[in-house]
Amino acid sequence: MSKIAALTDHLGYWLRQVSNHVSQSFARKLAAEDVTVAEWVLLRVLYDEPSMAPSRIAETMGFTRGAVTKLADRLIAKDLVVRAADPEDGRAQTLALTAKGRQCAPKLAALADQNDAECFGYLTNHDRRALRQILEDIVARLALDSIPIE
Amino acid sequence: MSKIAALTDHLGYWLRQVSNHVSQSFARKLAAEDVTVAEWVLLRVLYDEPSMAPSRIAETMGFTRGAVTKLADRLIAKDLVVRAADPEDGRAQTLALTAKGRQCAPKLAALADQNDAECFGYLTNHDRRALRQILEDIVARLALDSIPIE
DNA sequence: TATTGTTATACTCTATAACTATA
DNA sequence: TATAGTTATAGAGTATAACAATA
Repeated sequence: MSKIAALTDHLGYWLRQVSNHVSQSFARKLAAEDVTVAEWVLLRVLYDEPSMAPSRIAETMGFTRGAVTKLADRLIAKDLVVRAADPEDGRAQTLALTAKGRQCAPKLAALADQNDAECFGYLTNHDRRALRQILEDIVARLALDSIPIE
Repeated sequence: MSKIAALTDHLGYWLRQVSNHVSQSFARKLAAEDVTVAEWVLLRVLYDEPSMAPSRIAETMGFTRGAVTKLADRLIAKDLVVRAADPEDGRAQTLALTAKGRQCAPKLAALADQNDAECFGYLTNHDRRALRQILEDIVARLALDSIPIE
């Protein structure tokens, strides 16, 4: 006879609590600009490229191609993104920011800055660096795990 | 003219990456037992109490009452939870684990242990403790923020 | 045959609000 | 009037698979 683990015994639990709060706080800020968190990610990815294929975006963002299509449809409806045919490959499409999308990005980035400051600003520099380093290490490890064994 | 923040400049981004991966990994394990992450949380909360009112559960889990009702409906359909009327207050209901629910909980707790070990086991003890301490501090701070100013 | 992208479907989670019954 | 809980609705995110067009 033994006691079973409590919810609070798992790092995953604490991570979920904090991450959900931070993301929801960010989502509320973005909602004022009529943008969701996933839409912001796609806009930010496109901000660094003149144009990008949906399949490459899906790979970069860790989304499925279907999800990128749906996301792009919404952003196109808001005139933040344009879809164009690839002249070299009849199957391929490319996505790019519109002028409005490019103009909108800095405002959204400022909201992301503000949200991070509100959620983590009171931490010491030491704790912020430690948290970031551990999280980056975990992500790097995940990337390794997803590489097929040679 | 200035560059705007990258996705990777925000702690919220790294937190979301890791938390989503950990939760999805856990969800896949729970799916083998036909349980979702939110259902596990409710089951685990009920495991420590003979019975509990939906409103108290909602408060404890940070869910709305409507969400608890829907979650409870699913768990009742799976014969893991029972709903009963409160004899003292005609408006009130109580939720409790069934024998099957109580029997199921340790297996689910073991999956939670396993998932945490897989996701964080390779970290040093120092890093695991540091991560947990920082996350708990942030949650404590959130709890403070949600208390109305006197 | 394989690949690119879209479309369709479905389910979880989350949030809001209307509603019923009781206090 | 206020409270407890349910019900209805909706949108976001995620996943899978079927599909059309092209390679």
